[in-house]
Order: sequence, then C-alpha cells, then structure tokens
Amino acid sequence: MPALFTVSDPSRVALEGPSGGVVEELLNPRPGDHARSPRGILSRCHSGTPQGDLQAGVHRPILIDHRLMMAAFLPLESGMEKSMQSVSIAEIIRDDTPLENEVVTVKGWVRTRRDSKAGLSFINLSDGSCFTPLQLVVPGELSNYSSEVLKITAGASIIATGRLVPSKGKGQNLEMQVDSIEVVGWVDDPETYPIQPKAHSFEFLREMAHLRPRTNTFGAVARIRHCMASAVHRYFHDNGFFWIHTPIITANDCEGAGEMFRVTTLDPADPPRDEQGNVDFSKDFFGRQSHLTVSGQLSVETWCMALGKVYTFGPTFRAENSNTSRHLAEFWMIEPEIAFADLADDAALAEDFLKYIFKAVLEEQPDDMKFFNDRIDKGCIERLERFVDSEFVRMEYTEAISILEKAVESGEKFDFPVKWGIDLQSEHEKYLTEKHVDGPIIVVNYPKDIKAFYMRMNDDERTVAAMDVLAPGIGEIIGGSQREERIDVLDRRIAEMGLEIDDYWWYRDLRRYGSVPHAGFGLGFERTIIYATGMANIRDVIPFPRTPNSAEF
RNA sequence: UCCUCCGUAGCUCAAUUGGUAGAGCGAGCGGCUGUUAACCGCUAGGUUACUGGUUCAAGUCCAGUCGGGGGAGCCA
Repeated sequence: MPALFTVSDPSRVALEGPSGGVVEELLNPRPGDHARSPRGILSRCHSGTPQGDLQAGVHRPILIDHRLMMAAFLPLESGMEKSMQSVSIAEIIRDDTPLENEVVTVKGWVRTRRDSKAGLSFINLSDGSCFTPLQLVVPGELSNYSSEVLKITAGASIIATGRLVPSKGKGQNLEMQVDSIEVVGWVDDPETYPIQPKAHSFEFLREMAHLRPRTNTFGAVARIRHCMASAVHRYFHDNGFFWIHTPIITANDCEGAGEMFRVTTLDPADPPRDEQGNVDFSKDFFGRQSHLTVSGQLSVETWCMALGKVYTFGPTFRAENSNTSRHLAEFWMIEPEIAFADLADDAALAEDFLKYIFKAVLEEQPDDMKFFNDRIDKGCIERLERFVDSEFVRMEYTEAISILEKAVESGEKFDFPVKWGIDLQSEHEKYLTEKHVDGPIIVVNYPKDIKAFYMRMNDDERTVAAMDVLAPGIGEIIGGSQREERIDVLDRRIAEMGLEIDDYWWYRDLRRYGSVPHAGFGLGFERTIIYATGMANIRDVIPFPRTPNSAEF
C-alpha cells in the first residue's frame, strides 16, 4: 500500500533558480493537499512558473533544509485513521511534531526495560528510524503485564499502541503511555544475547556482524552512510551527471592496480590444460581470464566521451593482503568523469563535491552526528564545519617538495627522505595539510614515473596532470587526473610502462574518434564516512566488511 | 607481506617473583524507585584460544598453530 504525503507546513518550500540561487516566489501548496510524493505536490501546486520549465530543470523545487522537508510533508498510510496510524519514532521525536496527544502504534526492538514497583515499567524502544529511542510507559494494569511485559529483555521485538504525551521524566520530550503491547519475538536465552545494554568493543561487535546493527553506533553509521550515498547521487543528478553502471566483472587488467580476484567456472582441482600444461582459460566461462573490477574508470571514460558528465558509484574489489584500518577487499568507490575539462576543472569539482556531501550530513543527520561528536570523536562536527567553510589550497607537487625540504632544514623529522621524484608518504601529507596549511590541499602535477599511464603528460615532460586532495586528520581523500587524450602520447606511455598495447584497443579508439580533453577522480566511499564520523576502523562503516581471512557473514 | 601488542565468566578487564581463578557490567531471584549507564542484597556462571614442552607446581616461562588489535607498505 503506497504512502500518501500530505502538506503540513507549506511555508517551508521554496524554488531554486537555474543559477542555484533561491527564487523569491514561494510555492503555495494548500495544507491538506496530498500526493504520492513531495515532488508530486510541488508539481501540482506550482502555479507561478510554467510546468514545462520545471521539468526542463530551469526551475527545480528544493528544500532549504532537508530536515524541514520532513516537517513540511507528513506521510500518511492510505486508508488508515490518523489516530491509529503506525508511525516511525523519527516522526515522533522531531521538533514541533503534530503527533502529540495522538494515539499511534510503534514497532521496534527493545533496548532496555526498567521496572518500577509503583506498578509500571519503562521500555526504551528503537525502530532504527533515528538515533533516539522512544520511551514507553507500560502500566501494570495491562492484562499481559506480569505474564509478558516483565519478561521482556533487550533485543525483543514488540508492537505497542498508546497515546503520545509530554514526559514526566527527564531525557525526552514525548513518551508513549501504552494501552496495549504485543511481543512479536522473544529473546531466546537472554543471558547469552550478545548485544547487552552496555559498552561493547568494536572488535567484539565485528564478530557479531548480524546483530551489531542494533547498537547505537552501527545504527548511526548506517543512517550516515545512507545520507551520504543519497547526497552523492543528488549532487551529481542536480549537476547534470549521469550514473553509469560499469561492470563488476572485467576481462582486462588495464590499470594493473594491484591484485585482482579471479572469476571462473573452471574446476580448481582439475582445470583444462593447453599443450604447454598451463591452465587453458579459453575454456573458461568468458573464453578468457576474467576478474572482479578494481576500478570503473576506464569503462566510464567511454560513456564520458558521449554523455559528457558521468560517474560510477559501486562496489570495487582488491585482493591485496592489506591488514589496516583503512583497507577493505570489497569497498564502494565513486568516480566522476567530465569531458571538455582539464585538471583545474577536476579540482574544482572535487572541492565542490566534498563540501556538498559533508554539508548534507551536518544538515540532515544532526542527532547521529551529535552522537559521533560526543562519544566517538570529540570535535568531528567542528572539523566538518571547518572543512565545508574552507578554501582548498592549490599546490604544485614541486612546491610541496620544497616546503617539505625546508621543514627538514628547520628540524622536522621524517622517516622517509624527501626529494623530488618520491611519492608523498603519509607523514609528508600530514605535515602539509595539518602543519603547513591546516586545511584541505589539492596537490597537482606529480612526477610521471610514480603515476599511471593514462594521466596526461605535461609540457615539461617530467610531470603528469595528476591531483591528490589531502585533508587534515585523514591524508589523501581523493586521487584524480586529467586523462591523456592524445593518441601518440598515450601509445608512448603504454610502451614506456611495458604494457601490452593490444589490450587497450578500445581505450585507444576513444583517442582516435573525436577525442577531447577530460578528467576525473576516485573517492573511496568508506574513507569518506570515516572522515565524517570519526570512526577509527573502516570495517565499522560498512555493513559486512571483507578483509583477508574474514568473510564470515 | 613486515613490525608490534593481545587472547582469562555472556561482555569489559584484574590476578605481585611461577604458588587456591577475581571484580564490574550483563543474566536469574528478592528489595527500593517516574525510571532512563538506575540503586542495594543474594545466586548461578571458567578445559585461562589450541597443541606440545620446562617445572614439585604454569593464566604466568618456552616452541608451534589459530584468531584479533595497532602501525607500516600498497592503495581508495
């Protein structure tokens, strides 16, 4: 049964003009008007501008504050009386909720139960819709009070109906005075239920990956992750990009970017052999060796050369034996690619994009961010706010090296020696972004010998048009480049790197037929979540982490 | 892959020089209470990761295996 959306507060909806500024005219939807989506209401209520313009993107409805959107549109379940509606706790606990004194039904999992011998019990209930649990006040007069309510333990699933009233206690504004409560699923053997109402180590919870979503931290991470993923798509969509679903299975190792996972249907115990005794992959499913993708970049470049502005956002796989808090064997990567663009355009996109998604997190998930700020990483909100407000410093690689060399002369100690031609180490990146600038930096034009073959050769023939975005507290957050669009230069680079030119025939074709300058970058989604939340380990910002020796769930 | 630290109750951790296995939380029972990291009392709960060795005696020392954390490299 599809939900209906009803206008509750029409004053909070505004129009954005084509240049991004807010247009003066406000929409004027009628309170009580309803449709199957907020956009439907906006379209219907839009009277000042022709409908065609709205659809053409000349004007598009936006909401000045995403939280206010939730306040402006009240979803109702079709065919149900408001007094009996099933609602999410997020709707109940938000400011100026219209649900006060209404009778509603909530469904969720018990966090804690506390009994009062005054003849009532308190149950903290979470349904996952928001950080804050709802307090249920369960009177002892309920028929199943002693037979069931007093036996409810952490983790049990329940459905409760009652009136939402101002709380007599501290810690919450509204609570539910329960009229009826139904236990849907009991906790079998409460003593061994792993998620107790106490602090657990993240290491322990990783071994309980199927139950850790029920904790404060992992619920908050999941909502932040969703918020950021939505913001990624919204940013690109609003800026005219198309999402390209590049393949997971790939038959070329074009980038040579480390170890790949093999995809095969051959029998590992008895594979077909050729005359030399080697495994004969022509008999394999795809008639050749195939692997899981390590990057969608080369594939997405082909679509960039037709659609102009494109991006990928999907899973990526690396079979490297990396055991660190920043590496996963399966992670999600975001890779935009823009045509008729150079490195400066690429850098500008990276800066605008990062600021947008971090701003979205701050505005849309304030309760979850407050939790991270209070309990996980003190100061992470201020760090994000400063990031969003900062101007990214642009710096040449050559300049970065001379800054580091001067730092060494002034007594700064690095484990790795600094000299032109090296790749910047973590310690070097930290010095630049934390001590020298104290803010985000985009380092550009790296030596060609430490970068990939597809990056565009600069006129000095020593450097390529590569860039890294460095941020305080995390180091490299984005790596990108302008791509080599000149077929002769590209061929030379492929040869220099000892790569097999025939493997790149379709990639080279892009340079033979209507080649244009283009650029793009790659962003590890989980690393971005780490930066926003202050979570220390990347295994705790993805639902089911895959690392060497670990794929239990 | 390298360096380093760790593995004791359902969870978080103690256990002196090698000398009887402990606490808090959680769970069960009881008391108290519009409670919210509740509080008070009692009870249950252990092959100290595994295998072998040294010793009168091993959670503790030694060797190996497995698992995990942190750092490095690779990278996103």
